[in-house]
Amino acid sequence: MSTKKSKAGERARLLRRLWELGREMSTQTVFLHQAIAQSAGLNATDTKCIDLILRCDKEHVTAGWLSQQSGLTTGAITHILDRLEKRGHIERIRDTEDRRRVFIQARHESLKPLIPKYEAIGAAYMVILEEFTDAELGLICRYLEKTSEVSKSELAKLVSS
Amino acid sequence: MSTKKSKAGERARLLRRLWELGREMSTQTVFLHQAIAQSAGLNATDTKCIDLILRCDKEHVTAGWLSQQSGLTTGAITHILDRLEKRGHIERIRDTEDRRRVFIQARHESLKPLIPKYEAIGAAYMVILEEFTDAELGLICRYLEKTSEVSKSELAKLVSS
DNA sequence: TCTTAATATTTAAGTATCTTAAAATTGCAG
DNA sequence: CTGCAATTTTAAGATACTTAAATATTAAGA
Repeated sequence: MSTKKSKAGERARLLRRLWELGREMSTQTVFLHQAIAQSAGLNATDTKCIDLILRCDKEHVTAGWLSQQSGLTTGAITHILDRLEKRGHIERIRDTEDRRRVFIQARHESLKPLIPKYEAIGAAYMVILEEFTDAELGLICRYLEKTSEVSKSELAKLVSS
Repeated sequence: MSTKKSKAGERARLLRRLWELGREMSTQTVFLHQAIAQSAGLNATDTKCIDLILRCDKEHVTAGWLSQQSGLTTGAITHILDRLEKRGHIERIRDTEDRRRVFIQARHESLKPLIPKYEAIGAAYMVILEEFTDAELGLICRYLEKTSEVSKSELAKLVSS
């Protein structure tokens, strides 16, 4: 099935290459996103927390949820939210039903100036995709979805331990 | 060519989805690798500098080269190298030909204890690949190679500006 | 109802990490 | 051999994160 029409050695070579590429990608991602954030006057942690807030499909984001998702301590999250609130990027809203909790809301107007930076970088990645067929893009989607799942669960493991 | 056998709307949907996934992946990568590094008693920057040193195909890694590749200042690199040297992970070796320069060498024996942590995480990603054919893996390689190129050049742009 | 335990977030203090700017050392060109 | 350029380190200061304790609120049991 997965090895049809090819030698076992070829598959081993592919797997090694993908291991290498995964390593390379993670390193470049870490450094690149540090640099992007800095060029926007923030740091990687802050921008990625903003991303978590924006992409969250839940009704409301809480500080505790951010802590779990990011793997950072709740103390760190409080500082991050302080910084983001001071700049007007987010708002803290006390939950009226459970007054211990704080809901975080992104202030989209305040985040607008950051968008061009990310659009520019994102566009560079989109150019790559032009050379792939729809079927191939679908495959890449599938690969990334799986990868994302693994990342999520591996982080969850580390956080809980 | 790239749209054969499919509607334009389908392609647009795929591209949007890939945009979303790229965003998601970068965020998860940043947080996950921070957590992995911490679980190994280091930080993301240090571990990723180690990776740069290990993966470098050049004859010799220098502090300046690390600064360029990482987007960090030379001052930061000095501190990082201090930390890594203190733990025995690397060695500084003065270039005898140009005594301003310092070559960095990984001390593999000292890094060995870190390997299992990364192998465990890496193995989780490798499981994903089982369900793809060789041809599909080749495609994913191609995608990652291109993506890696873009990451590299985008970081280089930011560093130089 | 009162008390106690649990949950969610913040605060405080300490550590570490990074940046900027200047210094130290070495190389190179005129 | 003089002065400028290149490479790394140092020093000082700002930022960012962790741990542990504190605060505020909810929930549950007697």
